[in-house]
Amino acid sequence: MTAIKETSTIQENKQYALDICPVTYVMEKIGGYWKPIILYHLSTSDKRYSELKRAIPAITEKMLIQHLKQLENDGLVIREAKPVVPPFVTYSLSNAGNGLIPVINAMAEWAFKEKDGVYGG
Amino acid sequence: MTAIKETSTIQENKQYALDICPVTYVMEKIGGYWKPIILYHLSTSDKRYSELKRAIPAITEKMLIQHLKQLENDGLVIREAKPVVPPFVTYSLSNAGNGLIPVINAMAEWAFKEKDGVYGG
DNA sequence: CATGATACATACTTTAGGGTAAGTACTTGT
DNA sequence: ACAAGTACTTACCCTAAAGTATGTATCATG
Repeated sequence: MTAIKETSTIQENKQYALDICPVTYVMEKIGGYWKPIILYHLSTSDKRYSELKRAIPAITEKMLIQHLKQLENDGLVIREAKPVVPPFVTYSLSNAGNGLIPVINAMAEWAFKEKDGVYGG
Repeated sequence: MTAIKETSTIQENKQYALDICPVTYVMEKIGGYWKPIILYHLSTSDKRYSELKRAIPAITEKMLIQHLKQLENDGLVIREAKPVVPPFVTYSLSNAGNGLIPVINAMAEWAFKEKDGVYGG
């Protein structure tokens, strides 16, 4: 069932791919360039918005806030704002977000091995 | 050192980010939508070009071959062509590619848990 | 009264990734 | 002679993602 449409774009096939490939399911949530990087920085410790900004200098504010919102909507990070001024907003990993730490760690481990030429550099 | 340029794009900051964040390093190689999916299918068994095509119906031939080439250039997959006709080309994971299996598996595991509501669905 | 710090929002433009469609070369089958 | 299967290649187009550049609100400080 779940036939493929003739006019097939990534968007339209997402539902299909989701059923058949778990990795695709993950890519829907943390795919793209910045999200895993943000999650990595949150995995070491909760961080304020400005701390994340400083931790990832290459990211623009638009990208940062945009992805934080998406991660929040997807239930991976939790946003907590203290009603003070100047604002004090903290981002942390949710339960589901913590579940991704093994993925992030596996990535980091691979990166270090690759750099060290373990795989034949 | 390694100061950030004023005109900062992802491209220009890749070198910088690579030094500071291992996850970024991984994303350079397997970032994007299709690559992890391709690696996932190759992790279960070596496959011919046409087998991959059938395994990932949503992907176009252009994307498939393009990402396979990049993965080959990045030393993650190995292409073996038998000089017969019709062509017989097999793709398999390299040493470094096999090193990514824990990442892929961690992703798959998370996806199943998330679907099962383990994290509070 | 202007500046800085906080955490955003929003309009506009550019670019890169992805999609469509067609073609190539060689052989087997009808 | 023509279609089908193999593994691609190439040219063109379109859209979604990313970048640029502003603006907002509030208070503290000089």
